[in-house]
Amino acid sequence: MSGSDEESPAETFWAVARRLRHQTKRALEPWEVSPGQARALGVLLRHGALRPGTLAEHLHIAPRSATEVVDGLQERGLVERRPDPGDRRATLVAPTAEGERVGAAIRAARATEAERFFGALDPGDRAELTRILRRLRDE
Amino acid sequence: MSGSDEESPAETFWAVARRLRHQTKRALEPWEVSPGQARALGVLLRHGALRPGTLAEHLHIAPRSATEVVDGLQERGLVERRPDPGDRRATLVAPTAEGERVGAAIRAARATEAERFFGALDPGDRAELTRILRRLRDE
DNA sequence: CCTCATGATGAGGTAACCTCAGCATTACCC
DNA sequence: GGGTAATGCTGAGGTTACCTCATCATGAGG
Repeated sequence: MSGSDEESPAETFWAVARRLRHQTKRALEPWEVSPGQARALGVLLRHGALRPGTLAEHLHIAPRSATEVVDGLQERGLVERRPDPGDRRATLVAPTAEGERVGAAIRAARATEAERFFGALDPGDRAELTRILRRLRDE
Repeated sequence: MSGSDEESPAETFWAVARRLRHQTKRALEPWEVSPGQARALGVLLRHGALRPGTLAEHLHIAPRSATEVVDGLQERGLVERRPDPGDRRATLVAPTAEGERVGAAIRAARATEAERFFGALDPGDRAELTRILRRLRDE
């Protein structure tokens, strides 16, 4: 039983998404961070300290939801909140040393997993895929 | 502000997924069915009446969750439950006439939307994409 | 027939989002 | 420079789409 309900290109796309999502989740398990938290940590590592609201923009979620993601990361000691020196209403969220360490490890693990996942393709197909996906994204 | 946090092919993939998901959701709005319900209805149209448990397998969700999806569809009058003649423990879930009608309309709308979405690609790229995605899916 | 497996579902939980209201602070305008 | 509006964060509470576990009816095998 089970198997391959397929019809449109979209169906195939979603089947791949499913596989990729599960693999990513598994890759994250050693650190006990959710995919959303990992994404947020990645943004913080790339941009440095950010306000929750700005972080929300980067993650395409509501500002209130960023508060929750930050709560989770803070509980695990991966980020800290400190007052924004330029605006006393605001808070800056910055990775801790541990956050930097874990974030880097996660980035490496994700790269490895993505390599494994997309490694099923020969380099030509892989470049094709990236090119075509970029076009769909930027359409 | 805002914009394009990109790094790996996976990131690009997810950005496309995001766009496609939103578009699909919008395409479904006229019928007030959730994406999950639409998927279930599609399976039922393709396979005919199924037990909730079997439906769950097709959708890759827990059997208990299929019950809920069926509840939702039944409330909207799109499917009905009837006893399985071969096993009195079991229930068969079948599309109603309305379900058939709506399911067909949804399928058509999705095809149109997918056409619009993937139509940004020329036919060659499109075939390439399908071929490569199939490979990733079946890996 | 007695035990164990199976099918559906009630009860209750979780994760990741959301909106809305409230509080503090800042910015604007006359 | 004082009143009003906008901004930034977060508490409260809701939604959605899943999940597990327990229960109850039925079925199947010894």
